[in-house]
Amino acid sequence: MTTPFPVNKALDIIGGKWRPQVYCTLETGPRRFSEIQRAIPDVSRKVLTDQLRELEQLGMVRRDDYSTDKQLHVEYSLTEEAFSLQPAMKALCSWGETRDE
Amino acid sequence: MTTPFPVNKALDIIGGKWRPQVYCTLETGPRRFSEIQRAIPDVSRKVLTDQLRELEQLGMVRRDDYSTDKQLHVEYSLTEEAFSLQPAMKALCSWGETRDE
DNA sequence: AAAAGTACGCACATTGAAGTAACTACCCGA
DNA sequence: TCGGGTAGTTACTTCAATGTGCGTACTTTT
Repeated sequence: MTTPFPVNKALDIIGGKWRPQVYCTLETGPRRFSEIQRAIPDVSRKVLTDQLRELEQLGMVRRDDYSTDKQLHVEYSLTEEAFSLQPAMKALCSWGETRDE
Repeated sequence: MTTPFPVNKALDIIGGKWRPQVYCTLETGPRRFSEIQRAIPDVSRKVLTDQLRELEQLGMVRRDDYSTDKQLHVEYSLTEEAFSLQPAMKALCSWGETRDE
């Protein structure tokens, strides 16, 4: 895993099938589990849970539990560390937008 | 494959285990197959061939054959399209560099 | 003559990420 | 009580990416 390419440090974290979409969804503010799921079509509960847990481990996502004894309420949000990736993410987005087909 | 997230268009192309390393290797100029292999420790011949073919299909890499009847000589280089990704790649690299651990 | 370099192709095995389907447990409104 | 919402967990399976090991064909170097 120790490649001489620092780019991999970033892509190990935001790469993969679902993580960029999770990132983009949380970029605009905290979201509940079911909101994220609705925002990302076709992601299963299991995989979304897995990804959120992994991103939490990596210090990219924070999980806040506002549940009461009455009601479940969990919110996910990006950490400061994650927001520091925004320039790179924006660059990737704008490249993707200008690309045809 | 049609996600509402343009970031995926970029990551579908430069994501994956080896492509970012191929990109970084070719960023500094054309390289022969064996040079790329030496630059990327642990990549197998087959996988490197596969990745180069796929990147060629995607219009990111150009394959130039300078072989004579005497000598095999193939060079791989980035296309203009690929170089337009440089700002995004640089952003990812610098994020990776500043990140500890 | 033998070893090593260049640039592959092909068949097969392995692995890890992702998907499927079921279950828990509690709440709310009609 | 029935359907729907919240937020998951567990067990199992599938599949695409990756890796292994072989062969081709021709070259230069020792």
